[in-house]
Amino acid sequence: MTPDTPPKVPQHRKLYELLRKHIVEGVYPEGSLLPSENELCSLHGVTRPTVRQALSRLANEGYIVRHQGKGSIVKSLPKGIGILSLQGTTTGVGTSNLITRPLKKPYISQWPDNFPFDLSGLELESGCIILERQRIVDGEPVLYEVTYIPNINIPRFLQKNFENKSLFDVMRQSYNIVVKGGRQKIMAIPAGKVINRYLQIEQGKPILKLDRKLETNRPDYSFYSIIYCNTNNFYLEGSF
Amino acid sequence: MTPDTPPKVPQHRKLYELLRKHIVEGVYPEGSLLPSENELCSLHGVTRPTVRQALSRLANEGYIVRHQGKGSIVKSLPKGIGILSLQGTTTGVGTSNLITRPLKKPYISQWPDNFPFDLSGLELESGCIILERQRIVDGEPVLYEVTYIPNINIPRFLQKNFENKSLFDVMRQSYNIVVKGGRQKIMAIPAGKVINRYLQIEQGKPILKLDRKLETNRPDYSFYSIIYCNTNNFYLEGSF
DNA sequence: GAAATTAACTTGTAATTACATGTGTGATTT
DNA sequence: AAATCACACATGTAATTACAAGTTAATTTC
Repeated sequence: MTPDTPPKVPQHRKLYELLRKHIVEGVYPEGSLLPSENELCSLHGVTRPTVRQALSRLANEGYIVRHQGKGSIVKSLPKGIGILSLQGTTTGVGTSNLITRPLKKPYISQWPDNFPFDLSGLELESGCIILERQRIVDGEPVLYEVTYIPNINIPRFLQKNFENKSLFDVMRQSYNIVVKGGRQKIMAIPAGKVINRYLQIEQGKPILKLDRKLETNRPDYSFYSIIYCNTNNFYLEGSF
Repeated sequence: MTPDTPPKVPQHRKLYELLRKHIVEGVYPEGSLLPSENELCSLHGVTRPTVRQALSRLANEGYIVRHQGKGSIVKSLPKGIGILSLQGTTTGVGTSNLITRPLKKPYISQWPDNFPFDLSGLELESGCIILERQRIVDGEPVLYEVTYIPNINIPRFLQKNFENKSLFDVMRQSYNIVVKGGRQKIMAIPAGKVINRYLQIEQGKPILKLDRKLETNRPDYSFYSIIYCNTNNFYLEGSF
């Protein structure tokens, strides 16, 4: 059943999905022209407003640039979703040189005092699961990250295996939770005793601290993480 | 002459500008409902497709959330373009306490050496306009920002008045250039001589440095800015 | 009185028509 | 042969009409 439109997907959205897929797959290579609006109309049996709605979204998301009198030119930039990645200041550091190491097994705990974000009553009384992780680039510990996950409706979480999977992959695959956005507070602080245990850095040297709240598709459900980063030889990079 | 439409501003764009202005100025407070599409039609003498085009852009930029059957709810968060909102660590600091002060008049210059981003040939040979600004919260200089704008097709830019308008407002209103996204590199560095001239901070104390590239809706046109921030009493906050 | 239904909203989708405006090409003219 | 002009075609703007679908509140019914 459901030949091609199971519940009710609008035509402009189907066209958007199709064109987007074709762009990222290289059917329309970067720099090339998309078929004109009228061509897309007759190709897909829709009218110009519908085609324009699909093209508008593509243009908004940066996949194409539209030029009056010329056409729609493919741009094809991936647009990372704001998550910070790590890059070296001198040479490009591929992700292959970056390893993530759990410092201890995830454990259930109460929320720490002086938590940098406001917590709801439900979050507070449920407690949280704490993951402490370290990221190492070329043998140098660069990042120390503590992630707090509200212990709400995530059955068998502690049994999950995080060895080779990212936390986000586990959340998406096991619970269908994906990060939709978030807020972060960024500051530079001097390295203290706690931090220089994990990041081999002299006390008092500048350290980057990020307090992050990652909002998910589940209503009122967010991850939190506090990140300390040694930006002596590397810096944090993000796109938005 | 030019009764209300001097050169040729589309009606959907005028409506967008008006609604956006009303939202940021609080005419429609956060959480409230915008007038319905049909009300906006009769209020401004346009038809629904035109109104919907304006509302679409507002929704895309995060000013409103549209709900079928209910209406358009004002969200108001300026979607801090990656970062640039400043918050105190102790008490909430309203934007009224934050003043932006230009340190000198904008001037045309060559690109500096060791620029943290790759520049295209066109950008390099065109030079740039440099804006040096300082942001002060409660009398304390917190942020020193140098913005680089490629000197490409922005006529009469130096004649513009930046006193009370943000740079982004000028770019949007005068050239229809809006920031669509960008990339940033973040690091913590010790305060040096140059910085502590503008941010009253002891040498060697941690300073936040951001190298930002802000991509716009104009193809291959980006702003760049280098930001130094004293996060002793305040921190940078961003949403993504 | 409480539950179910209806009616009156809202935004979403979609086709149609018309003209404006920017871009490029090819035929005409010089 | 080169410059000019007209035409075809691209996207931009805008009004109009129609129906679908979600939301809310008043009305009806039990």
